[in-house]
Amino acid sequence: MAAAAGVSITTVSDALNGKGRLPDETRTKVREVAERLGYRPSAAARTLRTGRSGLIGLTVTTYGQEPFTFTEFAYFAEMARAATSAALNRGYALVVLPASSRHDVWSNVALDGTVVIDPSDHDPMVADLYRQGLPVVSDGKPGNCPVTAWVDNDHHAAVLGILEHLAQAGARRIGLLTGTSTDTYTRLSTEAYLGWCRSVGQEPLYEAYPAHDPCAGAVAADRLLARPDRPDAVYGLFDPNGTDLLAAARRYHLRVPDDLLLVCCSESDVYATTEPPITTLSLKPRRIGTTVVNLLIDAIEGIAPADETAADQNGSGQLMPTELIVRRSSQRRPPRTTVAAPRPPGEA
Amino acid sequence: MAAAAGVSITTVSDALNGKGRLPDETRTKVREVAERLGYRPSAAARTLRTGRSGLIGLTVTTYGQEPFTFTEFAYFAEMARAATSAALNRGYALVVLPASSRHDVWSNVALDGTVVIDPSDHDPMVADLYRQGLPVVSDGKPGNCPVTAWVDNDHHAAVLGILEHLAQAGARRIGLLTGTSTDTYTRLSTEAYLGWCRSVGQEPLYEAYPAHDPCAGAVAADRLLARPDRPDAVYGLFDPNGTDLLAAARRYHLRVPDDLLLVCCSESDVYATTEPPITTLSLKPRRIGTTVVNLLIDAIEGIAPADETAADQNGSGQLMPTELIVRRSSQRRPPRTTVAAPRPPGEA
DNA sequence: TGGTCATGGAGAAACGTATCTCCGACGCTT
DNA sequence: AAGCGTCGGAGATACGTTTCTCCATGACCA
Repeated sequence: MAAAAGVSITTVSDALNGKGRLPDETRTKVREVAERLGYRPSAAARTLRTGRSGLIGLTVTTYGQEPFTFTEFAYFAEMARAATSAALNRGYALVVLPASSRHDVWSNVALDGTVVIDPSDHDPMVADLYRQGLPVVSDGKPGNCPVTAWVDNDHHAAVLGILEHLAQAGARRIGLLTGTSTDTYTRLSTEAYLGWCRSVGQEPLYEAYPAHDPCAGAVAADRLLARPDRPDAVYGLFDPNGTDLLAAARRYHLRVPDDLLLVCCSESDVYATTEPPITTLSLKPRRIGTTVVNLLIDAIEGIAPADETAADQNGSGQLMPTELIVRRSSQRRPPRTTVAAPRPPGEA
Repeated sequence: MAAAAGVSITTVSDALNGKGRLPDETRTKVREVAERLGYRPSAAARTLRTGRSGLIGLTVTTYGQEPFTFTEFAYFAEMARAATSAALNRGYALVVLPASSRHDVWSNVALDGTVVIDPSDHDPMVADLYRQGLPVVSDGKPGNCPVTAWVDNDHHAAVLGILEHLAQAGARRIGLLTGTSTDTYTRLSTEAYLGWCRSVGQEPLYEAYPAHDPCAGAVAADRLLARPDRPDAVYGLFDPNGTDLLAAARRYHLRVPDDLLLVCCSESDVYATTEPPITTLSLKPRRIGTTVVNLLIDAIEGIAPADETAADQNGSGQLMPTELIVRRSSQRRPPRTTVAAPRPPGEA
């Protein structure tokens, strides 16, 4: 390439990168030759030289061989899409990597930083990454592992909001469908529920199950409604809980919302068309994905976070709001449906 | 690292990669020191030296700033997930890149090959990649651009199958909701429909709209049912067509399936719970994603495809079956629903 | 005793870029 | 005429691997 243009390697590099002191004449000539030859600078060499690959990792704890979990598929898909976009907007590309099997693929990819979704307490992978000096930003407040920064929903406020909403709709005994794992989401949500129960003097009514097992969810939903002290309203922490609870309610001849109020946390729009439509809590994964990636890239590029003078032990955190999408399943007085009244079929 | 272990660089490389002739003793010693130091070989340097990055790109033509289209979101999400898994299973990582803006991110990433979803005719990006000697495998039979290999559904057979299915359910005038773009999927499907119309002597009844515009779809669905020669069955090529057609049918007081049979192509499971549930054609994106990635990696690693001696102009192609998920919307005699008959509520 | 061979490991080149240093040439000032 | 500043660009080095070549050491055999 340098030879073809009749100049030195230095000149080529300077011309293409807009550096050095070169007359525009030389610059354009070099670029023209490069174009003609279809020359592309080697990304690998640049990475080796500069120490920057322009690649960031996205990883999530998994419970199988799939690179992401099923229970949160809609959440993850939206979040990953937003993260990919945000990265591209700033000139980075995003690689999805499995949290397990650290040594296979991870060593083969040069990463400038990593986004970790839902790290577990004392996550060994996060610690490992952090030890290597790589910026790590987590989606979900980290339990006990050091991260550069983190973003999370305000789960406490979200759960309290839902419980208030259900109470106002007439619920007297609100139940919870929760998980057995120790991630932040499950933990904070459950704690908020228990705290609320204490404050209003209701005895807790909940069932916990391993969230990664789709069948266990259906069983737990059934168990919750089969209790002698059956709740008259239920909040389900995981996406499939809505349909599971609806099916269980049908088995016990509970009308929703008349006999049972229902809310679940989900990003899926199927709940807009179920019978009845189910109120859902959206964690706004798009905003989370965008924020997380931007924080990560700020850290990579050495832009100090402006909001805090000194990061605390777990880096600086940021709480994002959630959104409650109220539908019929959580309203005792359903709003008049907008479906048109049946009229006689008109021909053509 | 080499100094810390008291051996040469060569020995370190050999020990870690399992090459060269070294006694197990030396090997384990080097590995132990590496472990203690937290040493990781530089992926950038390895890539530079070997010419392999272990990275493959996944790109899809977009109609906005988002890295993937909305109309096919469920398809894309599933396909991308399968592709990511398949890549990881073979030690590769997958990077999602936008089809537009060739020069920003693309130059910064060292790719071993690329998967292209739905390349357009004479796709300049595909041609560019191919010119650089990078293997390119496309999802969707390429129109006129050179690719290493391609995978596609048998759209012809799929459409014919649906039309037969509808005809057997009693349809006399089958309409089509199609797109205006020139991608293979739209083109082949429409051609199959027109051919079928000719063969059975039905006049074609279709509306075409720009598939990337979600509103245009609803309008086109309405237009199709507003025609004087209104069809008594419709097949919609794109995911949102099902709900759009259902809404339009409601406006014209057409009962589904009694007055109007409905089928659409979709990967979304919302159509299992609509009223009535809608028959869908699944393109089996998971299998496509897996196959595409495996073909690409075969090409990267120089594994010749076994099925064909010499690749034709557009590389070797492979047709994958689709799956018709029959639901109430396309059956005049609906099967008895499997919902359990109501039983009296049993207490606890 | 000299030659051959296997073993264990070191040396050095090359991958392609970015960047620091330096050099020649030219114009200008004193 | 000598010195100085600027412009345009070349040289050289380092980034950290992989891999090819080659060397030293013994052991074994004729």
